[in-house]
Amino acid sequence: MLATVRMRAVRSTASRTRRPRRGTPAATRARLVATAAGVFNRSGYHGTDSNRIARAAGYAPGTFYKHFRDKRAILLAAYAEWVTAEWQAIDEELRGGGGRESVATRIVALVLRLHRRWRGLRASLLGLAATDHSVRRFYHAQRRRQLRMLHDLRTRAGRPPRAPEDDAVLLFTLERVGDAIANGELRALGLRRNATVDLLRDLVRRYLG
Amino acid sequence: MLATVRMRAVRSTASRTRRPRRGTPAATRARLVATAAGVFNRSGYHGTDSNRIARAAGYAPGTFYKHFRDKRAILLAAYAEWVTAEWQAIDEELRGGGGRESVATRIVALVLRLHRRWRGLRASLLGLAATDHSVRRFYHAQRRRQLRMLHDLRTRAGRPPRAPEDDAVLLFTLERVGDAIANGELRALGLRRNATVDLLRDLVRRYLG
Amino acid sequence: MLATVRMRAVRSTASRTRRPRRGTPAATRARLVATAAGVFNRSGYHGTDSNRIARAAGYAPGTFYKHFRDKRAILLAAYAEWVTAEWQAIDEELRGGGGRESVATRIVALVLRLHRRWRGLRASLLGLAATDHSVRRFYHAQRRRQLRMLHDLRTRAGRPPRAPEDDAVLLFTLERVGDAIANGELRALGLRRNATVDLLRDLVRRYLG
Amino acid sequence: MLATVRMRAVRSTASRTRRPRRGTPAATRARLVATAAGVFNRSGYHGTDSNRIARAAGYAPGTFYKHFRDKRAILLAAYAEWVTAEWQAIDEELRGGGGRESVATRIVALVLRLHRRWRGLRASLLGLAATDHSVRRFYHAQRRRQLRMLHDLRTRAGRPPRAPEDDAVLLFTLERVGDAIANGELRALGLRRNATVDLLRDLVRRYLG
DNA sequence: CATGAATGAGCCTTCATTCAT
DNA sequence: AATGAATGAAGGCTCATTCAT
Repeated sequence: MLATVRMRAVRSTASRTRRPRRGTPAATRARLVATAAGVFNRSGYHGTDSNRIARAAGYAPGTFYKHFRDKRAILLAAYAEWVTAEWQAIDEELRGGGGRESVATRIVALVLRLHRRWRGLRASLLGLAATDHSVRRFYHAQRRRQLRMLHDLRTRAGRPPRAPEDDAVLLFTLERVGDAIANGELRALGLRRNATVDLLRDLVRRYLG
Repeated sequence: MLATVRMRAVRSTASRTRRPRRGTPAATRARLVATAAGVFNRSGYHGTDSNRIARAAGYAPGTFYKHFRDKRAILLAAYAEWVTAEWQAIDEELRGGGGRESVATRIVALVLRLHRRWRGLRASLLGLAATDHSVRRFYHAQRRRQLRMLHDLRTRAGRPPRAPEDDAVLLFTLERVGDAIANGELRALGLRRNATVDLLRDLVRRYLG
Repeated sequence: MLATVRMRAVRSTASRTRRPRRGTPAATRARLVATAAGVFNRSGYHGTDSNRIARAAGYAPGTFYKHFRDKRAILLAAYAEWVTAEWQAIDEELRGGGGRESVATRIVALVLRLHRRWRGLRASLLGLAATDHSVRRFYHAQRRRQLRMLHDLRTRAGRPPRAPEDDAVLLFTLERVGDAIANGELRALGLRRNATVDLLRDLVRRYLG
Repeated sequence: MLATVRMRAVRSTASRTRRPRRGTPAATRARLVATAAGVFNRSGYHGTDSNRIARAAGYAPGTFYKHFRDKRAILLAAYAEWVTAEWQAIDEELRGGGGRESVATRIVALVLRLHRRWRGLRASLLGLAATDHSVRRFYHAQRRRQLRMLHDLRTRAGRPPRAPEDDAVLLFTLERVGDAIANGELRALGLRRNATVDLLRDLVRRYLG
């Protein structure tokens, strides 16, 4: 029976590539998340697998599971980072000052850029959220952060708060149209990108003003 | 005991509709599509498999592939039927007449009803569309029909046409907010459903008026 | 993205071996169980895997899971068959008649033969039973059958029933010594097989007489 | 949120004993063996892994392999310690003197106690022994020690030696029934524990007497 | 037209083990 | 002596799809 016993120890030295640079867990994790974000974004959640992500990040399959409970977990992590990045960018953009006019312009530009860049990742998350309760909860938590942020934005602009339903509808519209542009949906429908962007800009301007 | 072990092989009779042996191909196809629509809607595209759909419709796995090239094809068919039904309903609703006021009210109600009913199916299609070109093309074609329809609606209301970008943004907003309500996203964000629906209604009213 | 989509349909015809003879589910199942019994017996539960069992039985991995919920299930099935076979053999042996003397002789011979033949299978089941509740329950159920059988045996021999604890201790002794002989434990301890078998025979004779 | 996702990487401090950095090799080894005994006993050989054992003992995975060639080695070490403890206990118990009557009583009690306490560990070893030659050899060596000991016991009681096959059958019976009691097998079969223990006691008494 | 047994690539995950620090 | 990040072969299981009947 010894023969049946795993031969793991007996791998020929020749077939053993050099052991990759070890790093801090945080760095490894970060590399995995960044890689996963890209891969999910490109191929979708169901279009890759954890082994592929690990390899793409320069690690073996096992390493993946040292850092994430499962495939779902890394999607959430990647999305969380995306949202964080998005808000940071918007925050910085807005801190940069500028007239009311340009704030709206820049917000819309930013939202569009981020939606274009991460449309696959967003779609993956939404796809999972449709059937997975915990993903949905996670997603809602992210959106709450967005709502708060939008609310602060208006306050900072010196305007009185609006009904949260107003904020939400604006957010949904921005998001959906942002996706449509990122998707090529606009082009497919024969619509002009600029005209659509102008509409969004008006919406935001009206909201802030 | 052996019986217990075999349970896997025994299909639960309950989940199987009456076996409709040797109907017309069209009837078989229709039954499969209807079943698939329900199953995708409940469990998502990646949450079922073609065998399950076939069985749920009362057929064997092979029958499925006699009628559809692959799993994707039946999703498209199911979605097409959904959209068809949606437009038929809206059409009938509008033909029913009534003041301008109630048209907006009814359109919004209709959209919400359909989004709630088919949110899983929609999510499945969108999920696939994100990574699959041909699904995306299909989806865009459906939306073109919607745009045309919206345009007709305004014409019929005796108003001059608007920029198609306007129409599209309205459509996207309706859709996204409709999803949000269907999703429970609104509730999760602590927003009032009625207030949100009112906003939508205003949007449509303004559009038609 | 279509490129990323599974290429299952695109396997080259060349690499496709002819589809194996299909049979009735019962026959397939029986072949799997028989094969698994042998493989577990030889290599132990943790010494094989479901793919190997399937292949050894002449099937693909998927076929295994059409018939058994998981690897554990087929072990239970195999064991159940073993026990059934054991009792059938003993039953036939006893029906064969013969003096009291030879009944004891034949029972012991039978038990030894079966223990030798299936010692690996028994060990596998016991190993799992140690940590798996449901396996343990299954195992106990089998033993209840054995106890009933032993009890019947004595009744049929025209003797009044004994305390069930007596029956159980006899059973345990037969089993453990049977294993020891099958194991080569006796040889390893420098004990004489014949002398040990005689002791067992005495035990059974005393029990029946 | 990110914190939630990382939970995997965070070892539960609770399940880790104080970290004993840089003790003597012997102390480290002893701690590992003691921990492994407990863990194997609770979860079975295939129910844990070497990393878990190392962590539970307060060490890193690498430390494990500094002290043991592989996972099997520590099981053997743990079992050897168990057997050693068993015999020491029995030896002391018997040296305590007392009438013939109470010797049998105490031996049986002792065997039962030890079987109950270490049933998982025993099961693990037996499971491995079934397929692994070297484990089997190790196991046989342990049993030889037991036989010698039993033999001495009778001599010390002033009785002439018996055939070693007799000793062995007694040992096997004690062992198997001890396991059955420890297992809950008796309870599962609806047998009375006390009556069974009495039978064992009679066996030992008869043996010594 | 319909069946359903069978397929098998491939995904997710584990864990015994190594080695640079 | 001890660490712990990293490994990667392998195992359990699924499911889209086929084809002989």
